Amino acid sequence: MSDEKRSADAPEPVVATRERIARAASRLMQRQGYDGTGIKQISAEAGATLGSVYHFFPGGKLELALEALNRGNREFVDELRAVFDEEEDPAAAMVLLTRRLADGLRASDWMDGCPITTTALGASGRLPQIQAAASEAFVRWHALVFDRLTESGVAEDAARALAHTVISILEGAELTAQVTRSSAPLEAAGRHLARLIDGDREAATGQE
Amino acid sequence: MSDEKRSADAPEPVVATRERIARAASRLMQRQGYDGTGIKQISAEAGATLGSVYHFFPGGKLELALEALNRGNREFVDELRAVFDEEEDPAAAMVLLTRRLADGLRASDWMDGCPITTTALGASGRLPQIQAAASEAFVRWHALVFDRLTESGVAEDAARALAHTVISILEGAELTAQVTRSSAPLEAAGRHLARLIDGDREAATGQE
DNA sequence: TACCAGGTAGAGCGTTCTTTCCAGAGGTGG
DNA sequence: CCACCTCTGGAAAGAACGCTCTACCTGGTA
Repeated sequence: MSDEKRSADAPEPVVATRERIARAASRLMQRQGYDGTGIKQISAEAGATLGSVYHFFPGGKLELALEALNRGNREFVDELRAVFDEEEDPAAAMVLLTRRLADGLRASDWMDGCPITTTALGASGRLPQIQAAASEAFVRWHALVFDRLTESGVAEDAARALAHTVISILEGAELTAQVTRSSAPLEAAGRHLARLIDGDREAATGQE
Repeated sequence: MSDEKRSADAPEPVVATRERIARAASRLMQRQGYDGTGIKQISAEAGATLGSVYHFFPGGKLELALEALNRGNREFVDELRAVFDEEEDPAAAMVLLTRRLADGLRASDWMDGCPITTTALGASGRLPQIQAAASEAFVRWHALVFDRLTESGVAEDAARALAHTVISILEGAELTAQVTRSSAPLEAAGRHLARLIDGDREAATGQE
């Protein structure tokens, strides 16, 4: 709503302060979780001062975390949509996606896993709003996968269950890959996911 | 190395202090992660004093966390072995296991997920010893599943990849179930896991 | 010139954190 | 009866935490 004011004569902050703070919060919480990330650390990483942080996020740490979760949510939605756009076959899309996740993980030296999981796991037991935001993200991803599966011919009941497994296996494989510092889990996940999807598509077309 | 001293005449502490501290650390870190769990909280939960904690765990919080991870590791190894003992068919064993995980999760009001993941995720980036211990656990579980799969007729190459996916899907489904507070991901995981395993067993016996 | 709102700057409050330290309780062997 | 050792109890140090607060800068408007 206020992004177009520094039009030409004051381009100093290449990216606005609020945006820098939100990005730093997202990255830091993705890596260290809610409790492991301090607000001073966020402000330092963002190149902003404490005053700026509380100016833009008066809700404090909780608001920062919710913003980080929303960003992580959108981030993965975009990634999911991208592979579905590039590969019409959902099985092939999953193979592509797992390869991209593996590349991203390795590129960050196994630091950047799922942008939701780390923040959600440690705090969702104590902070219901964080649990709610994380749950919302998973439900959203599930719906996205479910839609794509039914579009490609999987029966609704099968697609609902299969979409759960798609999300579970992606989450689990990324987690396992990150902790063991190996891309093998993600590679296996891609192949097995493709097999499951192809199986349910054949079953649906076969019984029509 | 010094565990057999209280042989018979000093059974006063129904459960020894060191054991109570270790259990409290495990449970708390499983739920809240490394940074979310304080040593004072552990000592209070264990009914021990700070002095006792540092007496038994002079390595401080890190040593407590490593002990918690080792316990979590053994815990899941036992659970895995139990279902493999009860169900000869590995596919059936996975269905049984996912049901048990779902029951345990619901019974704890979605608090007690994987005893490794929460502790590992937030801290493995900063504390290499935690990353190593968590990685060791995952590798151990993979080996256990791999052995059972090859025993039941799956070819080695397929078993290696499939064992990765077994661990990934179990981790991911438990995580997703915990965050969304629904056992649906675990139920779907059990069925799909069984399908994948049966597929690889048929493939192996078919090509012999 | 005067004013004002949006944003920046950081000192400092009260609390909590991990860790260290030492004084004692309780049982055991000489 | 004393020396000894394991374990308990808790005070306190030193640092870090989330958050509040006031002062200041800056660009636009009247």
